[in-house]
Amino acid sequence: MGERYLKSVRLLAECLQGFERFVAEPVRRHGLTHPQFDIIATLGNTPGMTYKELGERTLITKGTLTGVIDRLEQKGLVERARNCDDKRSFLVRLTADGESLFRNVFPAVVAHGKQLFADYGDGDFEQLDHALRRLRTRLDAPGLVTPGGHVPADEG
Amino acid sequence: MGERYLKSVRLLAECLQGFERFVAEPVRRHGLTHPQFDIIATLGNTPGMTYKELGERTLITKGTLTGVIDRLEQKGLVERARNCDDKRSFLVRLTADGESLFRNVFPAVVAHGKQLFADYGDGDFEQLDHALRRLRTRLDAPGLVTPGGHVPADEG
DNA sequence: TATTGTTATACTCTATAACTATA
DNA sequence: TATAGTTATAGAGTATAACAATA
Repeated sequence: MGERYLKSVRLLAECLQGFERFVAEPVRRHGLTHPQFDIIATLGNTPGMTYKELGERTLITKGTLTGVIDRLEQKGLVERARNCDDKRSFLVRLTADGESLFRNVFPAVVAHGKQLFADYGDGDFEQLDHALRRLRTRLDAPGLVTPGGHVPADEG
Repeated sequence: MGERYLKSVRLLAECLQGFERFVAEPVRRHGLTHPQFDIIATLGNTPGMTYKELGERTLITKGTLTGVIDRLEQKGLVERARNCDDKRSFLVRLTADGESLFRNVFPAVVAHGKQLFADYGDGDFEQLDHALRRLRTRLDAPGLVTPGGHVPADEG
């Protein structure tokens, strides 16, 4: 109603929600939630990552992250390792089981999701990515005004 | 890693999450969660809607929907009205307060989010929508195979 | 003093399945 | 029998703020 962009955002939401629903089955089949899977996927093929890094990549705040990591640790999929450089922080990394899950589940989920893009050519991906990157750039941009009239940076 | 489409999906997620975060402030400022706001926005400018319709539009399952509607009803923003045609169902509709909230909050949130698209022209929206619509079409398409090798329709 | 991660609180969403009342 | 919505259960994510250890 009114604003042109709302249609686009709804489309965006429908696409992502639809994709996540589509992919939820194989994820949950392995006892993972979306955030948990996101963590596993993010940690895969890395030597580990601090909470801060993980939080930035997955957009999960630190308080929440502790809980998510806790559950993954209980399942034996990740472990905390002391960070020698800075003893305040840990490196979170996949255990052997986590690695194995990553290698088994991740490709399965990926292959499953791939069906949605079966008829995509390079040009199609380019178009999609181009349009999305443009939007993301705006999201990263400074100078956006919050409802109170402040810029976000003023509020931390 | 490996699959081309993952990059696009991550972009998609970053865009939507980023947008929702950006817009979360004004939404929460009015005591609403995202699903709640989604309901209010969906009901706005309509004579009301059944649970089924609401669920389809917002992708919230019926069990969850009851809770969301309950909370909105407690806040006095929506009400249930008997559906004369089919006494099993209700129409959910905005109360006067809900209407007023819709008229006040919705435009504010919309205006806030609009900043992200400040430099978008018609062509830019076209491109974005085109790319997204294409993906959504695939999500609606039948014949997608689930991990077990079934088509979804077989599993109900 | 600032930062990293933890803990505690309280709420909301979610999936699932059994249940009721209508159809 | 099937459908619309409710209830119950159990788990998970979220924001927030106070906190400990380290920088």
